[in-house]
Amino acid sequence: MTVELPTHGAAGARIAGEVREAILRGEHAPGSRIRQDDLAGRHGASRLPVREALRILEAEGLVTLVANTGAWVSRLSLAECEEMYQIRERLEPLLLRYSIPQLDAAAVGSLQALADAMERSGDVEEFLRLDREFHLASYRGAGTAVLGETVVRLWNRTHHYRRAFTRMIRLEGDRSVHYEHQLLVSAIRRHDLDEAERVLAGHIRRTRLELARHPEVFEN
Amino acid sequence: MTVELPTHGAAGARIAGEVREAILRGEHAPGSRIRQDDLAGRHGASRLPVREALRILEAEGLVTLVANTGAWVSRLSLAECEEMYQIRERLEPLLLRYSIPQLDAAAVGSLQALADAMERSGDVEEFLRLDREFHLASYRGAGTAVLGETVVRLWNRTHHYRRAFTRMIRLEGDRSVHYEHQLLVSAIRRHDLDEAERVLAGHIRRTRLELARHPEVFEN
DNA sequence: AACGCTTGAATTGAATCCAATCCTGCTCTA
DNA sequence: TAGAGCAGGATTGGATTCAATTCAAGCGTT
Repeated sequence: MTVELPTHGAAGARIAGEVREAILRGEHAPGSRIRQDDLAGRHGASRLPVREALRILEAEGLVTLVANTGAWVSRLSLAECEEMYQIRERLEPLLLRYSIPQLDAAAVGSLQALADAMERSGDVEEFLRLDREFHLASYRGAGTAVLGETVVRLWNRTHHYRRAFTRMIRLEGDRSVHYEHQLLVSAIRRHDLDEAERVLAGHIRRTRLELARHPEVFEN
Repeated sequence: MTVELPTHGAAGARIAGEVREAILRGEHAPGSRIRQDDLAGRHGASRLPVREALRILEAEGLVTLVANTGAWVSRLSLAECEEMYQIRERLEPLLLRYSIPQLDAAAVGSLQALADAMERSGDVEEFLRLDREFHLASYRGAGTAVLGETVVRLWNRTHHYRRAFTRMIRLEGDRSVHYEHQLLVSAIRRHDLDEAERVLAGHIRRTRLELARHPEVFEN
């Protein structure tokens, strides 16, 4: 029995997903131009589904469209980035609260492994990938469609800016991030909802305050 | 000197805006089908920009697309709706906190007028329009791009479900909604940020709890 | 030399056309 | 009579084509 892949379907959504992943992997710098023909060629389609994809990504805030002119990978101002961290500070603890009761021992184990791997990680690229994986994995128990989607989109929008940002803070040899991750895993393991929520809110808050101290990341 | 309207531009975004407004006015019931040809004819364009518009509205959660099949005005489950109210409960007080310091006496006056008009409003349709206008007006001072946009989208997604819902709770002659609105205006006038945040969170919270008591609104 | 204008190429926007898929109602059979 | 199977129409998906707009380089003028 073979599973037939649909030959004729929503290429727009597929392309949007592929471009989204490429942006998150850092293959397109913020502010760089996106050409419709380019994407069409790269993804084996005409410009029509590409334009649908760009509309999707625009609605998600990853791409900025200007009529008759073109598309760019979105930039963020410091103010916007701080806003997103403030939103995350209020939403992610709630999401974590939904998730924890559904996380079994195996899930907690892999969270622990991710936190440990992060401490040993050599470069910023690897650290960021693991950090994203760690936090999103901690939310995997939550069956909340809207809240989960909202948080993921916020993560997406801030992710490639953290690349420049984290490079900066890690130069200072700050270990508190790892300490907070360990506290978080511990609270999750004990199913201590209040403590987990508190630690996570503080974790995000401290990142936001760090951000405000490095405005040069957002200049160009 | 005349301002030239662009004859050739982003029709996709324009159509998305018009359809969004139509949905919010209640002209398309949740679950009703949307045909591309229909929209194209109604908005004087071909199906191409209509498809872009549908992608935008899908990303906003107002429309549900199924490949090769069609588009529908999104339905909400009770669980999703409760989620959105929980998100709003955490975000709108924050947004209000940003807004209040920028609201002058005239703005507070029009908020008072809206609250008073709501008390006198005859039908549910009018009440809902005023309620939306009241709350969004209270956020108008906030210069927060991301937070404001997020809240507006959540309002949009829940708005047409409140139609059915509010019809129900108003039959019970509940006056507490109006009382809370007056408390809110009062706190805003005094620039009492903490009190305003507290009242608004409670206001949204009570609406959510009412929701959970009327699951029949979401059956069909 | 600096500024503005013009012309052309590059790019995006939209309409039309054709292919693929889905849905509906009919027919045939058990 | 109920159900499966099978056309035919309706609808969506995508490629091609053409029009409109923008951008940049080159020219001329001051």
